[in-house]
Amino acid sequence: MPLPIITKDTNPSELNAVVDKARSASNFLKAISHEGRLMILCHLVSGEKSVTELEDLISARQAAVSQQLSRLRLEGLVIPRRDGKTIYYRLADDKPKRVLEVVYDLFCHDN
Amino acid sequence: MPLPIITKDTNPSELNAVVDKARSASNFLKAISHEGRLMILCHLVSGEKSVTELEDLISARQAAVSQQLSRLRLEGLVIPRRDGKTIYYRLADDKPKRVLEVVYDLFCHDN
DNA sequence: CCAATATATCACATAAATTGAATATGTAAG
DNA sequence: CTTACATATTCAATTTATGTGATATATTGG
Repeated sequence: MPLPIITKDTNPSELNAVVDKARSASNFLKAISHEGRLMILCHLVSGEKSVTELEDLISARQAAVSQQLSRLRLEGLVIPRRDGKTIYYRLADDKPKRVLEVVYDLFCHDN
Repeated sequence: MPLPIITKDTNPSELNAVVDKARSASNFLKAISHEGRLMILCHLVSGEKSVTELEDLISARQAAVSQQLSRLRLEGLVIPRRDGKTIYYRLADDKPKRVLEVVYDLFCHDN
């Protein structure tokens, strides 16, 4: 059952902890709720991709993709790796994957 | 593994289907990524609540809570039930719950 | 060093989301 | 019908997010 139950006599520090967690979760969800960023993350589930590859995969311009990756990077969701001129991105941990699995199950199953 | 792999020779109708699903998922995630709405949904997991109860639970004003509920209602995430003067809201299905469970696990476990 | 390629950043314009105050609606009680 | 209470809606102001074009940085090859 998600999140502790909050009542009138939940003490302040406990309440702050809950609000902080809600804010973190909210930021994370905002980061992945953008259509382009969501697609990028989905593509990264199957392995790292270069920026150019992602541009093609989601049919968006270089600057847009770079900014979307920038946001995901700042949010700690992806990690860049340079190899020569190209930069490859991969998922930083399984947080996005865990959520994407559920979302995929809810929105993409059959039909 | 989330989402079908898209390549240069994915046919147009298949591609549209994927983009549509991504848009749905994106809208859903946007709806739940707002801090106030996230808290509301969390509280509804444990059962239906009146608007006034929610106002107290998340310490927000009447108009704000009502607007947040309105958004969730339009997005199909919650369902209102009138009983006299008060209106009780409950989760429309287990979509939000499914996602919240993962988010709770990722952001609220221990510490 | 110079040109070419890959990526990042910036500044701006626009669009979308959010808030707050005021007002409206629906319901029960008298 | 009138009042009080619970909730919803509206509108303007503000904030935040996003895409675009131009420009900057880093790397490789010649």
